[in-house]
Amino acid sequence: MPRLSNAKEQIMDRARRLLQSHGFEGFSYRDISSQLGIKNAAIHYHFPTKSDLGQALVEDFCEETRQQIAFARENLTVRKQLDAYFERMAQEFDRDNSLCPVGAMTTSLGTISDSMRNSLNQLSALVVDWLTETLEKGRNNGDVEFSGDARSKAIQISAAMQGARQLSRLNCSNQVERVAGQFKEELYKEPS
Amino acid sequence: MPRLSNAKEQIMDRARRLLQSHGFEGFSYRDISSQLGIKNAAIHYHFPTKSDLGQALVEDFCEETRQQIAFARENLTVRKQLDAYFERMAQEFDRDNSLCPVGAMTTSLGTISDSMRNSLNQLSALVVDWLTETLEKGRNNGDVEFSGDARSKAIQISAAMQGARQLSRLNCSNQVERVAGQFKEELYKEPS
DNA sequence: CGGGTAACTTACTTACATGTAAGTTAGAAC
DNA sequence: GTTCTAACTTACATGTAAGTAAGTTACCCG
Repeated sequence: MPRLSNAKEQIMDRARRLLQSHGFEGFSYRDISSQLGIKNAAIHYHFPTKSDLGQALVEDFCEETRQQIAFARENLTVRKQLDAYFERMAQEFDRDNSLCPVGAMTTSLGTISDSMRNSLNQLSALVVDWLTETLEKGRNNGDVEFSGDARSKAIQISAAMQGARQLSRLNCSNQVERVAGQFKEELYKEPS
Repeated sequence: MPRLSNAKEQIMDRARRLLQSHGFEGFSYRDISSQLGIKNAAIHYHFPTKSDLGQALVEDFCEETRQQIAFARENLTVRKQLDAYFERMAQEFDRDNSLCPVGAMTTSLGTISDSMRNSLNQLSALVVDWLTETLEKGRNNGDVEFSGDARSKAIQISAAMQGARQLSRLNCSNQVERVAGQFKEELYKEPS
């Protein structure tokens, strides 16, 4: 039995996929260990409790999102930032039919640890805050067009993306692109 | 021990609440039986397998939705129909922080029976079809305003409502009304 | 009032999930 | 080459879920 070179990473990678397709309570250490050819207890060595694993996963999502947002903010115009966001949502779904982390955890909100819930909240806020800021900026410089409060629009968009990924899994077709396309048509009505 | 007068209904009522707050795999027969003061096996008498219970629940949702749509179609103007839909989403959430059935089941799609999945699909299609038809009708008679394909708009709206209920549970505030308000502002821009 | 059936309870099986404790092995470090 | 430790495995404990079979009770019907 050759040992895994980077067990922790491999465990998190599997857990991540399982989380995004079956939810937090929808997978077990067994699912992970059997896929990696190791034993259950090996996972407990790296993540003593499932809550520890979940916490690590959500923090990972946060970090990744933070980096993507930081990059977008510094390097892209408003429209390119929004395009990249829509594109990422569609691609993530296309790759493996995955849910967004927040959507995948909503049914588990009652059972997860406070710290996990907190990180999830941060993750959601990260996206909404960035969207709000970007939409506002775009409206000011004429890049995008929409009515009402920028934060309301941001919440509307992020909720729709989350829901679209779920609906897409149900009827086996990528509605993410379709919903994104609808938003783009509305936001970009007047060519910049 | 006084027997329950209408056990089947009471079981379904409890199951429905549990489903919409914890997901299909997030509750057990034990949760229901303890709440009703009966034994686990009593539920198995009415619903031999959990799949039978789930099936009954989803079909119930379908029936209820069909009736609401039929009533709306026959008695309400386009704007009143949409208002009623938005209102219902917000109220359902306000009442008990519940998820919409489709949203509550997305993480279980891999494990539920084909017939359940099928009914869920029907439920989702019911709403989207009605929304599509209503939006199209409204655009033709000037009640509502939006750009692009009516079905895309319908999917966008229903996905956003589903997502909004989930986000609302996460950050403990009713974002459903907010998102609905944003849609209304956009759809009703020109007073009819 | 006696019997049959619907609606249960009791008691059990099987399977699986989380988690712990103690023992084992591979490899780096000296 | 021995030793120390990280990274495991083996074995077990506990809890809980789904489901079944057989027995029990309440009640309506003739």
